[in-house]
Amino acid sequence: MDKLHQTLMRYFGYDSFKTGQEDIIQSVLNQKDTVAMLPTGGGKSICYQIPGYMTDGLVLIISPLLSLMEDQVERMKMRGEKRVAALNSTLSFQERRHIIRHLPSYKFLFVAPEALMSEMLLEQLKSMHIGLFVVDEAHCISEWGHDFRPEYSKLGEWREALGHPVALALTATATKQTLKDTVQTLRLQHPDFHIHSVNRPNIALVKEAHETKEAKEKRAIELVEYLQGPGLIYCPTRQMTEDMALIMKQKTHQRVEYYHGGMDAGDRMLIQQQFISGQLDLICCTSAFGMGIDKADIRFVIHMSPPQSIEAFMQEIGRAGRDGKKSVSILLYTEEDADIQQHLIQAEGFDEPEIDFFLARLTQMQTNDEKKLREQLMESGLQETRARMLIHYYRMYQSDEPRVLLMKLKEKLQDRQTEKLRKVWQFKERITDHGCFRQSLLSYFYEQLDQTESASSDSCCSSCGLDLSDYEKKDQPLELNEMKHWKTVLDRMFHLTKEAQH
DNA sequence: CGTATAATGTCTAGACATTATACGGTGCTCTAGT
Repeated sequence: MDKLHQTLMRYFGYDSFKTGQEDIIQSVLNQKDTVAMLPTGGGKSICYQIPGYMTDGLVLIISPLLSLMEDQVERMKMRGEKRVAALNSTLSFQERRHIIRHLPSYKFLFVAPEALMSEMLLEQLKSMHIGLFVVDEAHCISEWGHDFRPEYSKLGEWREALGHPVALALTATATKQTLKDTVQTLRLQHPDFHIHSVNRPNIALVKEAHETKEAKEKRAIELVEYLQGPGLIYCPTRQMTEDMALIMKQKTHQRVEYYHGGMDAGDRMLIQQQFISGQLDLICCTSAFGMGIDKADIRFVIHMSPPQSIEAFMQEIGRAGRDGKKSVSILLYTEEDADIQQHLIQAEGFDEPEIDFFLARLTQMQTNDEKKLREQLMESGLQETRARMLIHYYRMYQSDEPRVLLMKLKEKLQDRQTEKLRKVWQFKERITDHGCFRQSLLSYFYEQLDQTESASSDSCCSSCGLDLSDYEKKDQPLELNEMKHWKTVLDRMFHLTKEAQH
């Protein structure tokens, strides 16, 4: 047995790697910057943990969500790893200071990109040897980067400040453009790419056109009654998640809750846990639900309208069928759906007078302090996310002369909007197309459907002919459900669930 | 674009219709001090 497999066995108790893992680890061990795309549930965390054990230095993991970090830390601790911590705002000041002061005694450190703004942390990290710089869920770099979480676009700068440690970017869904963004933003040099298909043959793809919103709702109720659960319903707004959950509670016999970003953290955690442990059959949610949800047996995902991009859609349907069993994704849409998205995007853009106005505000201010700039703009009536985006580009071109600055700013904001609109349009195009839906989605990632590995036509997509009765609810006696629930609880207690770590 | 709330308008003065406006989704950060 080679050293790689010995490490795998010693720390994780597995005797073989999943597809792709070994090559990715090898690449990192060879000191190559690496970009890896593995399907959801493909075992991404092993790809940085094993190199961590086999090399010197701290493994710094940039993670987008607090819950994700905490989840990972907990799992690693349950496995027996003590030298791991997540540094974030859930800790008290003392706890944070303690971790920063004792950084050399840690092997794995999880942080959000925003945390690297802290001088104290950055200085301490600079004085250490960083063995590996990991960016988890790397598609966030381009998806959330400039306008939503601008710190994502500074990761490259920070990596350089830390002495250019080897980088590993991990994701499940990325287009060529996203990969390019990742390479650029992280300032990777001649990286190794390990790209695996985004296709999930066990998820059948259905799309249905309806005339009205009411018709979609009616259909959703039918589906929830008919289909084998558990399931998810993705809604475009927070309001709608609550409405749908109410309707479903009244009209179906399912245990239902809603979930969105506006709820407090405790409720969100509770519902997520109840769903994972099998005490809920259905969750009506916005796009806030999903990342880091490790539930293997989700059987269906219904979309009440198309999300803003094909990537987002793939991420969301990818939450179904992680156990490899037959699952189904159903997209309900009306003709107008894409138009709404389009208007939303246009509404968040800046028109010329707005740019002039806010730019004047920015240049008037004698400070370069990000916080103060943001406060000022928000006082002038700008939303936080828009203010941050504007400041980001403003600082990028600040050293140029005013006219050039204005020109570049306008150009950037325009590009950003055009790009978003293009994504909506590209999705719309594929929804109205009558060819194989699966092939059509894969073509967005420049993939060809491989006939040998693909699903047979009766479980491919609605365009290829699909029999929904394959996904019909199997009546299970209640006791069996209860037993299954308790088995899950016990397994979790003793950490026996395979999918937990692998 | 579509929906929810706020503001205005109406006619046996407090409820009710009409019109105007805002917003829609995703999340991190952090004080302070012996």
